[in-house]
Amino acid sequence: MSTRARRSSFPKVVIERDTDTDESSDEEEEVENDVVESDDEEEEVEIEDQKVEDDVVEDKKGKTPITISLKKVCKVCKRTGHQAGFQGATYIDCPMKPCFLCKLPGHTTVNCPHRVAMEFGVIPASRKRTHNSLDYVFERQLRRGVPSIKPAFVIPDEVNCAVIRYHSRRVTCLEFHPTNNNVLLSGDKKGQLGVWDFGKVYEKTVYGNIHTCLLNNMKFGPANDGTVYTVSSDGTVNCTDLETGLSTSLMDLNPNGWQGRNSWRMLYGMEFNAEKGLVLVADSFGYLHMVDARANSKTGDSVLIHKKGTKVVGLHCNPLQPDLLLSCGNDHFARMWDIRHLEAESCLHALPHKRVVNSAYFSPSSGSKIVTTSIDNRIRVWDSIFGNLDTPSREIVHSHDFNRHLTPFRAEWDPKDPSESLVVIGRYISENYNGAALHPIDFIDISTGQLVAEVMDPNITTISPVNKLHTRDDVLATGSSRSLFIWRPKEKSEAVQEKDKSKIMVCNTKNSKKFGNESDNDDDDDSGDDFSSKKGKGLKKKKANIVITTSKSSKKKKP
DNA sequence: AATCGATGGACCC
DNA sequence: TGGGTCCCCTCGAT
Repeated sequence: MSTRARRSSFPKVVIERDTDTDESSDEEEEVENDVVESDDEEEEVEIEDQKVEDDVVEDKKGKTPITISLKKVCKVCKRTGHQAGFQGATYIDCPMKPCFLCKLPGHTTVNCPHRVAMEFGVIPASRKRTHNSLDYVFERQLRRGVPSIKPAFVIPDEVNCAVIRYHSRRVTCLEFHPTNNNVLLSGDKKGQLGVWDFGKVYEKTVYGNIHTCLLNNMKFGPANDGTVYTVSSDGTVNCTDLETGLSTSLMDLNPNGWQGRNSWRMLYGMEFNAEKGLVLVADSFGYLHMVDARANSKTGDSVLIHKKGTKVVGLHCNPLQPDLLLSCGNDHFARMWDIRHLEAESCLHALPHKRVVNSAYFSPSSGSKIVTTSIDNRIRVWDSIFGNLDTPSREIVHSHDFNRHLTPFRAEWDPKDPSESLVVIGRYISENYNGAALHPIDFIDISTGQLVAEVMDPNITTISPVNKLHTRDDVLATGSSRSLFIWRPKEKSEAVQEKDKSKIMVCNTKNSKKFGNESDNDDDDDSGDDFSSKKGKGLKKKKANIVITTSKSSKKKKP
């Protein structure tokens, strides 16, 4: 049967429109012998009437017309009467779903109490009931180190320099160089490793031959700051020389290559135990592996540290007692271990969460607190000294939902904060800032649950899930999509810029029309044009050291 | 400016 | 325990 013959056996199709549609109703009310596509954006067609059977050979007039409803349908719940999505730079939630921020039903993010004050409804810190003598000693030691007046937080709130579209895929992790203050390393979804000297802005390299897919984590070894250890979803642990880009493989969990997705092992969590010279790595099946950094080989047996078959995404050693290991993963737990007595089921503490745990970190100086980020949109604080590890001492509602296309969000400590209370994390949901939908980076005081600062830049329209604070300087590094940003506190930033004005560099790319050409004319202020703001326009101009690259030109492979 | 696709986890049975 | 299905603020390419 030809298409034409078949079509002619179709009954009349009636289009039923929403009342608020602008179109005059008469022109499209009835359409003969054809199914009409909706020409209105965001409309979905649903056939309301009876189904049509293909093989009915029919006489022309006897059929009831098919009614196609073009009523506007919510893209979230598929019901009519409301619509979810962006209206300009403001996102309108679907009222039928639980709040996208706190996950409770009955309201949306617009009037969620946590949107206004994040500390609303946080669980107050529970006091420890049981005390042994060791606790008192530890507490006395710690109390002395805790300053009585909390120093003011210094917030790097202004973009100082950036490399736009530096990586060819989204950024997955960041690490500052341990001794060279101005060097930032970045890993991406493709497995490439970026080395960027943001002090010189244009000094950048991307090594593309280290891993074949997601570079999930990296760490510097304490012995040599010229080499970095990386783990990847390709199942290998590599050690790379930053000067040459030459890398050696320390471990390969898939020596026989691809045998199907059920057997392919991926590496996510990694940590360096300096005392023992061990690289600790964790895979996607729940196992921990150890690599001797001196012998460059695997050591000991693999230990099941999380539910079998689930990803272990994070590992962290206690800063004061490096034998104390913290792990977290997809089995909804963060777990504490003593690596001297490591075997399955030997976990010292299991910290329960409602959903997957993206990260778990000991506090940077005393190691007595733990901050975890879980995809139930809560940051949890656990206190091993002043509270129990059975329940979190605080839960902070914060938007950092899971999205398969985003690198998982992780709350990261400020290593310079002596009070161990400042944490940085990117925000998923956007706010309408002067007509632009921006996703800020939040600084949270975990001792109060309060939002200390939200930093954003009209040029960064993408979500910034990867953030790292510098160990010595007041510098924040952000990985947002494929770009990197360096933030400094406002005053400082200006001073640096005056000095470094000549270092502003804009490369010619497909987008070059937007940026103009490179100019060494000082008063030609082309340095801060917006890059590609989709949801925002009319933004104020800013000054920054910015390098625009394309993915092709950024690849610099060395054998 | 619309559309597409890559692709992780939850939840269902 | 495993396969199928669904999915809410992505992002960049066409």
